[in-house]
Amino acid sequence: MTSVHATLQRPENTAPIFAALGDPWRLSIVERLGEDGPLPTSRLNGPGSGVTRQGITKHLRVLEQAGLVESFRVGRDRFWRLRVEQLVIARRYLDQVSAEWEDRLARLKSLVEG
Amino acid sequence: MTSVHATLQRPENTAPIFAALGDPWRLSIVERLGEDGPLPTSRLNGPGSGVTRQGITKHLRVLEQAGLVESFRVGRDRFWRLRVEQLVIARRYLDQVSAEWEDRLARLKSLVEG
DNA sequence: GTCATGCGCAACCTCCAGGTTGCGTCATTT
DNA sequence: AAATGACGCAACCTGGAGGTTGCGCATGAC
Repeated sequence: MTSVHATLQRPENTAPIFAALGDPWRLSIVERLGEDGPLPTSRLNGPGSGVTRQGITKHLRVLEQAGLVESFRVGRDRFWRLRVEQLVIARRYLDQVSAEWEDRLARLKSLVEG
Repeated sequence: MTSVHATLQRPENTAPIFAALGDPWRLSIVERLGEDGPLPTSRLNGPGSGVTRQGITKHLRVLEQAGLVESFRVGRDRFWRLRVEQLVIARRYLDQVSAEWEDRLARLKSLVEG
């Protein structure tokens, strides 16, 4: 058991994160939160976004459920902040799957080439 | 425009990849394909999986649509192989969002600390 | 005090993702 | 040539995701 392959998360735990990232709007929310730091719900919706405030709120809840964002209230605003830890977990998962496959490819190749 | 932030993909293009990874079964398929190389549909389903062959097939189509797997036929078997390139795109995207946020955090901090 | 803003909650609607069954086809085995 | 195994295609069913509207409640602005 090498250190590289040791801590591969189980799909059941990781899938929800990807699922949450799997919607264009949610992903763009994550992106905006990454660029412009904590933002209130109102500034994440705005006209031209094409979705209602409640629509955005629902998406935010999904992201929150997946642990990708967290919120705090200031006055009548609810601010949303990115939780990078979860992003890192997802990233690491992809890293490991890629690594396994690269390893396997190398092994297969050396098997063929003798 | 630094090299780190230059090539952030648009959410509309990246979201489908995450969406495809967002189902536990599909994710476990990706995982298995990473470990055990190209596999025929039949070996991806098997009893105890709890899903029909057609169920698996549908999932494979979704993954294929997202560019995450590709297939080739050998006799009556259809083999499926992982396409790491797409995994890398997803990984890179997460990298960049994380990086932006870390940057922003640092900037905010230095702003506060003067 | 009054008005406007930003949210939270709940009901509702619609559509498609995820799963199934059934049947036909082609390749393999014996 | 008969039987079996792996697929592809199509129809079908169902729950929940994604979106809306409507209303009530604080908080902040004037």
